[in-house]
Amino acid sequence: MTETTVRVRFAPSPTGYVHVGNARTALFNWLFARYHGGAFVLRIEDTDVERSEAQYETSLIEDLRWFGLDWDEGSDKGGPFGPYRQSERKDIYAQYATELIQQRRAYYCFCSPEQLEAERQVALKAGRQPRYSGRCRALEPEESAARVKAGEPAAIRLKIPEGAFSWDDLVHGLTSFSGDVIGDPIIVRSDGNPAYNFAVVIDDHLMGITHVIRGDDHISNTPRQLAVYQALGWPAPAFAHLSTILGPDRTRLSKRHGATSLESFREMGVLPEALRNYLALLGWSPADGKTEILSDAGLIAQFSLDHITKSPAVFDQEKLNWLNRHYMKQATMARLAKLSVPFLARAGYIAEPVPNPTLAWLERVVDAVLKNLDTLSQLSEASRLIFEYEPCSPSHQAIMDHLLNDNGAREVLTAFIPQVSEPLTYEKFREIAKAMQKQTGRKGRELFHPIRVALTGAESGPELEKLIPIFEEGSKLSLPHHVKSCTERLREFRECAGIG
RNA sequence: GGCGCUAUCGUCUAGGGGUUAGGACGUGAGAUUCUCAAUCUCAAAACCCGGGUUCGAUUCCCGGUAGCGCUACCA
Repeated sequence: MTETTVRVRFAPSPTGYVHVGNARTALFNWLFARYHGGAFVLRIEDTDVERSEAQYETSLIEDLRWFGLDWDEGSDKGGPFGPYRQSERKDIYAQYATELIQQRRAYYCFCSPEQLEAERQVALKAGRQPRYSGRCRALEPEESAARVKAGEPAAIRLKIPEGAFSWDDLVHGLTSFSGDVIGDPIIVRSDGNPAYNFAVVIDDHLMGITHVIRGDDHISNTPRQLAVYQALGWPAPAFAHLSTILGPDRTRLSKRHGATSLESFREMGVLPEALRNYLALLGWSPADGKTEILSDAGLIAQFSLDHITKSPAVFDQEKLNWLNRHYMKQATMARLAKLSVPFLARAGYIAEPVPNPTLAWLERVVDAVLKNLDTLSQLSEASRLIFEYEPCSPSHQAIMDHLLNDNGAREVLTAFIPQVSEPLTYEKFREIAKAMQKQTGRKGRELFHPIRVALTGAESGPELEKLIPIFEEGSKLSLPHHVKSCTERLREFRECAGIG
């Protein structure tokens, strides 16, 4: 059996926003290509002049790179089947359109958009199928040619033949449409730009695409494209249509559902590998039906179109968070510290550029608070008690009252505070704590809780073992928001608590 | 309206003519820890409805319902 090399493509239009649904489509194409050792092509579908902007292509590519995908051919790196930007392929489309006109498989249409829209409305109102009447189909080709030559604006329509269009969808199985529900579609607009259903077929064919993996909103377009393949005498590729991603309200996931673009997930501090893993699981499952944590290598090794679900899936931020927590724990602290910079800078805690000693200290900060984070965007909140300590402020009144009403706690602190001197190490702290235990007879929670409150101003937080060195080292750094050392903290505490 | 696609715990899913319908997120309980979290253990939680086919349907077929998509000189 000779198997032609698999070639797939991701073909976004550059709108400056990569929706997770598209990201998943790209991911599935990429996984499929890598599994088969085939090629993954990035093609830019920018035939809609009104919606496309060149700068969007740059950010699109950046987003895709951030997401962790790479491609073998594309608008940015070229390849043997270029150009990979539809706006640069107009001559090619025009050539095939002319060919179809000559073969009488397509014809010029002089109907104005206004006229067509009016007819559409009439049909809709009458409860009829709003499809093109085929009026210009009956025109004599010579007459049409003359009118075009005379400068009359004309679109080009494909003649849809009688019969049904069907294909064996790799996800949905046999799918078929009756030809008579499709009006003759426009393949070239009157402004000379190709229509999507025409350009996509020519590009896929010329670029040797073997498998078209795309969103299921294209299912209804497929018969039209099949008609183009037929008219051109080309074999159609295999099609695989992926289900839609929905929001919690079960409508198509869109911007009003919150974060839905790759950029927004990056800004949220979601790790790309977490998003990849999550999106792979949305509509696809591994052969054992159980594994959830999958590396890229694991994903590639197992990826198969056989295990794709047909039904739409609701995007679940909670599960993404779970995966993100997992991957943050896997990540090196050095990487996380670097990623954390913009979040802490935004809170005013640190300033960019960050000197190396600060970066090293940030690794400890991230390490301390990591277990409390879903995403990096929660970092500033989680590390607030490191950067902000104001025991005398009104916001701490309740905590202080609660603490000071406890005589045992007062006893611990009265003994503890004088013992602390600069610099405090965790080892020294343990020694003091041990002595406190002997002296007061308090241990465990009763001993550590008051100390925690005095030192951090909060009743809960990361382990003191991690916080103490962070306070001490942080106090020596020159940060825009000074980090108070343990002794500084206790001095302030004493002032408003009257203890020690 | 027409055409198409879809339907298993709240969510993502596995499975498939006879199963205690499996896993994961989330939720609840317990264990552990100086607290929160993390971690571990346990628990609750599902086959849309109605017909058929069959000894037997959650699984196959048909219908209904619901959701979504397409019905453009958008992609």
